[in-house]
Amino acid sequence: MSKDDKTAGRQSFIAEARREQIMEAAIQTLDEIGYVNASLSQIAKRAGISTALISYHFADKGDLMNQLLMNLLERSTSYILERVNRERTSTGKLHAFIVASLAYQGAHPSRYAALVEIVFNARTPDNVPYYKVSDDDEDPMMRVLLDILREGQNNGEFADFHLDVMASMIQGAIGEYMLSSPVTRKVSLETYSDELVKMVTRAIQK
Amino acid sequence: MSKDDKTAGRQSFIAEARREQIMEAAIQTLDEIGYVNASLSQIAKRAGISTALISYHFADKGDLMNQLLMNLLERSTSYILERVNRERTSTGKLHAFIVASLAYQGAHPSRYAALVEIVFNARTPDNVPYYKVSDDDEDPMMRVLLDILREGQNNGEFADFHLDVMASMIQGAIGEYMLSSPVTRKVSLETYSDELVKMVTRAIQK
DNA sequence: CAATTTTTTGGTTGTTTGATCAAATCATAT
DNA sequence: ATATGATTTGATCAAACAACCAAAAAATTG
Repeated sequence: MSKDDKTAGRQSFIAEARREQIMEAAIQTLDEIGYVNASLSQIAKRAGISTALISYHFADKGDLMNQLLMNLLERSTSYILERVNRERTSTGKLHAFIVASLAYQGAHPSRYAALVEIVFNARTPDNVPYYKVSDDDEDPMMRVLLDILREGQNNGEFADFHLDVMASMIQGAIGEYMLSSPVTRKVSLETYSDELVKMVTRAIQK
Repeated sequence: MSKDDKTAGRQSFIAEARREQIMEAAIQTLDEIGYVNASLSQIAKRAGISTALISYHFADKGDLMNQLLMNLLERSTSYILERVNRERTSTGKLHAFIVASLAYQGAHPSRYAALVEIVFNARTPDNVPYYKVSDDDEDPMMRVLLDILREGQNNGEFADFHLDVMASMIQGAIGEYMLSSPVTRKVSLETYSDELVKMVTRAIQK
């Protein structure tokens, strides 16, 4: 109501809606034809708007991809974190992490496809690919996982394995499922999720 | 000596040399500026030749990338398979598989970077990304790994875990190391290799 | 309802792309 | 040395690209 409300959210209502529509169309485009072919006109076509409108709402193509990447990371991170934080034991948290990660990816395959396309294609101005950049800050999932594992070792729930290697193995196993279609075809998400939890449970046991 | 020898190898000597030079330049280009920016002129520049010469030796850009991908897969596969086949026990083969995979990747980071760039960007004519295509035929590493694990279970060396999930976990852990720079920075290849072998040894134990 | 700001479009810009061509060079064999 | 075929180049092509702009349209304000 107050005068400030107009610009309080830093964005007008309609501008924010348009930005989200464009990002949604970008997800669809990346999923369908990949980063290389995902031109502004292809995204605009899927959104039913002109290409210039994308340029109006985003500085350039890289800006659009960056914002979309952040958006995708935030949504998946908050979903997973919410489930993890419901648990009290380290074992419970670890199980929740694995199950939630796989469940979210499985529920939104096109979002995951878009995420992969961006991470493996976008580069910093000095040509460093995103998948090589990640500070701990940029890869919040790995940080969460490491915290769970460390906590479990400190409170005596877990055995004395190598933290980083165990974390990579778990993250790798999660990522591998969505990326590799032979596995996806052979094993259902539920089976994979259950079996991975079993396996990890065994691996962390004292 | 015979008349046939000229064309017996399917390729003239000089043509084969040129093709390898172009593929080597393509590796360097993919590593430096990524698939998106790897135009024919960028590859030609690094090879010190004209772009038309690439078109002369390869049908089109996709052909070049396909042949390079096969070349990269063959080289890494034969290296790893050779080490695996030296071993007689399933445990020995599994260890050799892990150590050789990491060692080869670590010894040829630019080749691995090029492989990743192609796999995550190249698409079939009907826009299916390569990393989703792979039949068992197209992913020989996964087939080898599964065979080792199955054999180990059949001859009683390994416990009774889920084959596909265990294989994904191992493959994921191997792939994760080269892809994630935080881990690469924190843990040396030797340490990672040793710890992963330990961890997997524990996971497959009866 | 008139003035003003935000939003949207169509059209234009200059660049870069992959591919093709005829012509030039090179190697080889006769 | 010359004829033949393989190799290489520079020039050129249309197509696609991201970015830009002036003007139209829509929404918001006074």
